[in-house]
Amino acid sequence: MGDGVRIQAIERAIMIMNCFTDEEPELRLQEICDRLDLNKSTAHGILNTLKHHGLMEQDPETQKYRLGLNLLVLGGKVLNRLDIRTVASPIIKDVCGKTDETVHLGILDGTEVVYIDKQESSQSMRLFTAIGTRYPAYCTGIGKAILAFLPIEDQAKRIPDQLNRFTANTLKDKREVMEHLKLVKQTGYAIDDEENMEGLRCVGAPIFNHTGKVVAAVSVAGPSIRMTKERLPMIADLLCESAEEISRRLGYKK
Amino acid sequence: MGDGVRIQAIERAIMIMNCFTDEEPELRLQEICDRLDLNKSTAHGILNTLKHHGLMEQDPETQKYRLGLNLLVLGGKVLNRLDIRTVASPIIKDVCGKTDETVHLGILDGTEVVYIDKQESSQSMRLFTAIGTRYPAYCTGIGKAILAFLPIEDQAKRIPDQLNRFTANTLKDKREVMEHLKLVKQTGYAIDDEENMEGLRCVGAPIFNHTGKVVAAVSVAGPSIRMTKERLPMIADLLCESAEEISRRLGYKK
DNA sequence: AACAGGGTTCTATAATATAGAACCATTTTA
DNA sequence: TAAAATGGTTCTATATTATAGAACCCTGTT
Repeated sequence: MGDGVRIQAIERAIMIMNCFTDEEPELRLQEICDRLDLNKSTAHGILNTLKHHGLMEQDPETQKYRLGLNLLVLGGKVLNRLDIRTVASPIIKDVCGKTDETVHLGILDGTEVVYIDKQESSQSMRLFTAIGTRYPAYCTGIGKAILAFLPIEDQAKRIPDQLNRFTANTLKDKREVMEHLKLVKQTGYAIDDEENMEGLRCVGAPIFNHTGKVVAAVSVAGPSIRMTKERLPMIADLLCESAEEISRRLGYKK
Repeated sequence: MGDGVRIQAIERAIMIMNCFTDEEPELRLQEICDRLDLNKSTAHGILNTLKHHGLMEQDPETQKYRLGLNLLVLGGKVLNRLDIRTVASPIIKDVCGKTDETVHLGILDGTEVVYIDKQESSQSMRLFTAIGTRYPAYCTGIGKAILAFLPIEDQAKRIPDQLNRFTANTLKDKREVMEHLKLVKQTGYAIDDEENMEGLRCVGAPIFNHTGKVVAAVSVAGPSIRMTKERLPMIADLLCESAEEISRRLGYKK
């Protein structure tokens, strides 16, 4: 299996675009032909094609060519695919559609998790949150999913020494949390079993970037009467697949 | 004279790249073929070519395609060509080489002009400035070159009601300055005839952006003994040409 | 006026992009 | 489990088109 077929005309277009630099943002047809040893007529056709699609511009006065603004548009799309929110948004919608529960995307800020995106359940009884809403990381599924995959030194810093007990289920102290996070790391996802709020259950799964670091998590949250112990595994599976897909798109490689 | 020749293969490559959006940053070969009504084999060759040059990436696990990082590089080149400092830098060097006087690039900030780039004369007696140096706009060639091309309402705001007299040549009051700016606008460049500093003369010429607004100016400054009345016209001509070239590269159209 | 430089248009054909088919791998379906 | 479907990759003959050479047009210089 060699390098595969390459279309000469397209390669030539790319090589022409690569002739332009910060030092030489504008070039003449003849200059391009000299550099690439291209026939003038051939190069002209290529430049005209690029020009037609906004990937090249030609100054009407000087007739010099320069790279076109549509390259900014294409470059911006590359940038946006690297932005986690953009990457996760369609996936969050998909998970919400399949579970009909509220799906969040969250990141860690200090000892708290912050929701940076969400897709809400269509059911009347559901968790009310706003983007920007914060909760302590240690008692939420989404927060724990991030904490579990942090380096140990970082973990300790992100869990307060004194925990607030929000419910009877809230984990008791820092030591218990850190033991629990070991389990989460093994399972690959975290469950908030009414630890943050009575009557609410949540599953959270971690998202990794291209360097292998955990950078966010995605979660499904809903009333305990709907988020039953029987239903949780299915949701957890779906969520893990979805988190993996987001991670993959961020350049994560196992 | 129609639209000129367009190379089909290259058009197809561009159309493939344009299939990718923020909502759908990744696509399958089959999806691309369906959208563009392309033969699978043809599209494969095109994608492989783009891939080889970094304009496309393919995820080894899922085999989905996505836009490649080299589009960021090309987009960055477009951005940089729109950045005034980058654009002006080689031209400033060129002017300095031809005049062997200190050349500045300056922008307006409030009522002051700020130097944002420079190229210094090689002669031992020369104007000492640093990037970031500020002077009142109304008594410098570079400042006046900008003021003169501002809308009238803006002009008034950029000239203090009370002027400092730096030298015997400093213009006397706001009214005199605004009259003088009318002349500058007609001439197309401004001269500081020892108004800011005794023994120093300076010529300034305006730079316009793609919207037609004056955004900066470029200047040649030197000791009066070298910047003689006889020499000024030559310097002014060179400077105006250079300012026009910078403007043109910023997308300015007369 | 002639020439040079530089972009644009035109056209015949050499070259190659293309499409169809086969192949390979993985996933889905019965 | 086997067969079918899906989806990417490779191969090849040829239809199509990208290509190169030449002519044309415009501007600037000698």
